[in-house]
Amino acid sequence: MHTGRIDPATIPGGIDLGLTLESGQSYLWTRADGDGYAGDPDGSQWYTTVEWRGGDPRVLRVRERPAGGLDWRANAPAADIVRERLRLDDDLDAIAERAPDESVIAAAFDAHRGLRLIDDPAYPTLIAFICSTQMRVSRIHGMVTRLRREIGDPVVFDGDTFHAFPTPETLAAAGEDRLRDLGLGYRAPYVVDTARMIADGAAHPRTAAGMAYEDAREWLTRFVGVGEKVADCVCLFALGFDESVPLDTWIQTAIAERFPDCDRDSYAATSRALRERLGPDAGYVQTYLFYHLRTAEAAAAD
DNA sequence: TTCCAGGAAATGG
DNA sequence: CCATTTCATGGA
Repeated sequence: MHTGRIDPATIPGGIDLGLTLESGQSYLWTRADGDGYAGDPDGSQWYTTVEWRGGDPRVLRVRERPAGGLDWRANAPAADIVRERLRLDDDLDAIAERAPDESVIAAAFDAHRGLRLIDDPAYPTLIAFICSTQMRVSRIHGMVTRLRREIGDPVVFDGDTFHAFPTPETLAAAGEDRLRDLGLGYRAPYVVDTARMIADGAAHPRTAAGMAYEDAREWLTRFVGVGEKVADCVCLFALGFDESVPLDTWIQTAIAERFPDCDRDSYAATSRALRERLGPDAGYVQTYLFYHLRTAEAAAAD
């Protein structure tokens, strides 16, 4: 067993763990102490599984300390993994300072202190966002959690049984009917076909990490069920393209109502215009905007 | 009941 | 090439 504590002084701008893990970027973490997804985060801890040197997956739990900072616990030395996946080196105050001087953007940063971008692994992120189309955040998390629990390999940790994200081979072998039974709907054949591409070695999403941003987004659309928007989510949340600005329904509405000058005749052109408008941390700004606009309180207060 | 959700693929022009 | 239609499904 490995444990560690991360001092708040080493997390510039701090972290709100519940906000970061339940804001709709990541679907690979689960609250360990309850069935609810968006419940009371006080004292909560989250777990995920991580690949470990080609062997069995390992389990990682992270908890936010009341005094700030994080505690983690894992069956692998995970200090670097925690820092990288939660992007603890990002300076949130500097990012907020560099953001455009727009009231809605300032309000978003001010209202959601400690919200960080995450850096998840490419393959599970790809599958999760194939599942995300025409779905609410809480239901996407439910679908991904169900995939893990029903067909993911069990991993015993600290006396409890967890489940790793199912491998490409397992998802491909599960078949369309099984995935429909698990609630994926019309996305089931997309997931099967994409998983098969990866299992067969035809392509792997992490290959896109070495490309120029717009080339990476285009390349990712070769996977079944992946259009430009889903590809952008993989770019932003798993491949380190901080300039990516996924144009979902909420951001499209924001463009129409607040940034009409960024509206173009194609996804690529609109994305490019909004990216330039949102500045060097466009992806971070987008993540704050998305969460801010999506919350009912924001809609009522604005 | 109807509408909607971090859209994409298939089809029609 | 661009515009329209179809595709599941639970919650409000």
